[in-house]
Amino acid sequence: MKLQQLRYIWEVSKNNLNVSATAETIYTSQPGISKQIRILEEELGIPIFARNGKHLTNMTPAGEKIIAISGEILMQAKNIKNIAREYRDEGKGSLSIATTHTQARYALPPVIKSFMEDLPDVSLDLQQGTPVQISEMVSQGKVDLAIATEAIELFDNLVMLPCYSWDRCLLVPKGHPLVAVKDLTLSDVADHPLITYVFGFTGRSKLDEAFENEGLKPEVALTAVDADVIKTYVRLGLGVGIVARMAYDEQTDQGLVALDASHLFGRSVTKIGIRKDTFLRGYMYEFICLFAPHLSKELIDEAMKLKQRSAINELFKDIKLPHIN
Amino acid sequence: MKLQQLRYIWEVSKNNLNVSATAETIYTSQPGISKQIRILEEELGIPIFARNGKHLTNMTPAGEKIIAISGEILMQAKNIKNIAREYRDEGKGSLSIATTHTQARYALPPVIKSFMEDLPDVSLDLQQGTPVQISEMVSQGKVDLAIATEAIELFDNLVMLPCYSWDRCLLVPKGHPLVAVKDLTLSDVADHPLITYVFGFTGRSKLDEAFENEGLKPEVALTAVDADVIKTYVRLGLGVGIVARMAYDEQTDQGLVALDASHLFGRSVTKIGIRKDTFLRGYMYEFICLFAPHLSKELIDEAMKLKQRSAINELFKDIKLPHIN
DNA sequence: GTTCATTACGGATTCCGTAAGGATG
DNA sequence: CATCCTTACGGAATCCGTAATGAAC
Repeated sequence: MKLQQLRYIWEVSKNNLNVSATAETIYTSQPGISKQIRILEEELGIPIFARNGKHLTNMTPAGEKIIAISGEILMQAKNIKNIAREYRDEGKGSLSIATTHTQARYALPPVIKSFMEDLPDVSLDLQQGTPVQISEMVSQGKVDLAIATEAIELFDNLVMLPCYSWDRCLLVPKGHPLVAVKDLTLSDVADHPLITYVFGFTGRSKLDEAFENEGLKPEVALTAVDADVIKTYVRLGLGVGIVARMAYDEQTDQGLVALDASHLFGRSVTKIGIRKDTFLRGYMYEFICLFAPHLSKELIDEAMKLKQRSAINELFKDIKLPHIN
Repeated sequence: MKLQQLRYIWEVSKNNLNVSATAETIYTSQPGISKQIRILEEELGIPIFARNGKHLTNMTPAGEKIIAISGEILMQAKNIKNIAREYRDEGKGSLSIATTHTQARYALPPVIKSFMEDLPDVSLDLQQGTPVQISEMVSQGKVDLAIATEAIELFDNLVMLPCYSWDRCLLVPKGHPLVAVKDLTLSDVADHPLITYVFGFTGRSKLDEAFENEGLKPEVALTAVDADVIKTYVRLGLGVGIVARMAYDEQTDQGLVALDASHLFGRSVTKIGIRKDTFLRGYMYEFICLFAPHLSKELIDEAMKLKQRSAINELFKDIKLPHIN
């Protein structure tokens, strides 16, 4: 049994059981992969993949388990390399972060700026995607950290570190009737067409919840993944925008008015997601602490050690999160 | 990075950093190991072992971490093989158990008898040792299961499954003055020299505790690892034996009298210890269930999943253990 | 007929053993 | 000087690429 072989079956399973495609993505030859898989199956004495003639159609039950374990082994092998790198050239390395547009555009810039000043030898790699995509990336070990408000909890090999809470605001063009309304209620809002994040995005769930609780079914005119896009359509008068408060900037968004909506929708909490079995490089702790200062190395280590979601929640229950406005 | 290399550094670390000795135990050449270790260190860019001239004197800090992870990887590789074997030839295989003399001699025989009848194609391998040795063996993956009353809790990569509780009895030769004593107390016992298990053995801790709680310091005339040895010396009149009740058999121990001591010392609980990251073959579940019928496959799986000792204790707190007399 | 996996084969590399060399205590 | 690790070297095995073959859709 070779690490290569485990890597091959793992990669093939992540590529829809298509060996040719796998060969391309990992820059090797297709027969090479086929061969090694066969050798491994030979050695173990069982098929890992079910074949229909020459096509791989499925994983065998044993194969599924074996591939799952292979994933863990590969992660640990990666950790060994990371440990070596950590001791070899402390402070150098790379940090890949998957996050949503809102975080990348509004929450992260100051953090990344000071991180790059503090640790000029760490190269940063910012990936963007939907919360589910992001969580999947970190769950599969393709990136080091996920930063998102939604979906991290769906993957149970991830540790979830709460970072900060935030509120929503309504965005309307200047002179919009809602500007004059005092003591805004949800039903006031529901009278207008809405423009907001697509489902499964940046706290969208809290929003749906709030309307549903009051039995309101507002018309959602348009959804987008991106606060800047939402603003554009609000400016065109197509509806009332609902975005994170931090996405509004008085300077740059001069045609728009932001109306506080913190009392209408529950607070959302943005979290960092990390695979439980990751070895964290020194600068990763630094990044996390820059982003969420209450997350000390000790606290993070403790959370990483706890394997159960409930225990992690317990750990954080007494910690006061920063609130961003 | 090769699995071989990880195995080599792991084995060397388990052999007092002696490469030559390691080579012997794993049936390969010493230069081969040296070479591969060097290649690995080269690849990682850091030394794993600290050397004084040509001798390995220590692990580097990075090396320690890397070796620890290697151990996990090797275990998982083993699990892959076990999964394959499980699917290839269900019901065949081998089961290695490390246990103490008391278990092997008195508790296990009926279990092993019916196990061998049920699963004739599984070969059994019974190792014997002190509780600490036993726990270490299973902790290092040298055996599948440990069965012991003591020491399993010292290794935190082990899951501990409570199996049954038992009491002690006093063994005295026929006609011994203690036979006539009604309502035996600890201080009655402490008046005589004692013969019992060596420290760290089969519930010895409960015994020490009990005397200490009453401020008694009995003379321990002789300690042994083995109830049969203890009986022999009791027969010679050298003292009062304190052994597990199950070690006394009216038929075979005719020269001896067993006096119930369950009210003098707390009950002890014998447990099975398993490495948390073990893949359990089907017949292993069967064995465990034969030994401790309340341990169903589901219950075992749940316990194996829980990573924290406290959560496991919680799981078993409401389960009534069988009591053996 | 296109896509996809297997088989065949050859060159480069790697692995692992024996034998000799050099450091340590 | 006995123990122990490293270096040197050669044969065997492995790995991986290209090219050809054949099955599936």
